[in-house]
Amino acid sequence: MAARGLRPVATQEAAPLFAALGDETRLQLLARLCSGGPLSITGLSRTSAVSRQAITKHLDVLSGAGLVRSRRHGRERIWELEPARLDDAHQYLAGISRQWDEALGRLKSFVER
Amino acid sequence: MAARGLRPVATQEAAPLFAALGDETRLQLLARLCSGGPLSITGLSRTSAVSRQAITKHLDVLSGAGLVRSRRHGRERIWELEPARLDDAHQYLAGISRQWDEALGRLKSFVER
DNA sequence: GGAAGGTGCAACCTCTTGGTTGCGTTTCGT
DNA sequence: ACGAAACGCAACCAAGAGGTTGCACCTTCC
Repeated sequence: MAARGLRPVATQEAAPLFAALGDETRLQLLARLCSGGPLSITGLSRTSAVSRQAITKHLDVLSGAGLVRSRRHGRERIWELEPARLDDAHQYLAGISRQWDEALGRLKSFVER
Repeated sequence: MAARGLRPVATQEAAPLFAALGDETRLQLLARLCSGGPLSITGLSRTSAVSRQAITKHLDVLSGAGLVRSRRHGRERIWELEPARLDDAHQYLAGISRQWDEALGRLKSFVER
């Protein structure tokens, strides 16, 4: 439980979050987990161009950022999305956008005076 | 003008966008440009721990992702925020979140039947 | 029990990244 | 005109990221 509620996300924890999102293969993994539901490693690497071990590494990165979670099921490891962290990144960007709009508003009212 | 309106942002162009956001120094630069308004390179590097050239590289990365823009003003180069790209990243995350909620909704209604 | 499927682990390689230093060039101020 | 400020460019370096191959280990299924 790294972040919850309405507490603003700090840049210190937002950076590794965005870094985990900053790879096309990982974004495709997220998209696949998102639309297709939980999947095993082999299931995820079946549609990908890179090897199974590369997929494992990417999943570890996503897991380290708290974006996905895994559980064992027999000889398979099933991965699924962790939507709370997506919201964290979401809120961080929203915070910057809001701050920028406020800055523009202040500038505008300053010019008008 | 890489993205505008309500067109969904593709993973192919979202990845380098998030990659540019995935560094703490760059996030701090954005935050400073956001709250403090347009600033020169030296002005930005004054509060940072790393060298001016490192700041220049980071600004180039942000510029390459379309997140900031610069203009010459005498012997200075002034950098300012480009809020449209922030919205792109914002909308991409919103799209994933929405898709995930829909998937959960489908799963729920399937289980209940 | 034995073969096949699904993972985990480790070594290795290459290219990128973030950072530095050094130096040359343009512009401002006096 | 001349020193100082702001910047651009290039070389260089260490560390990390992304990828691969090879092999061992545990389940599952017949």
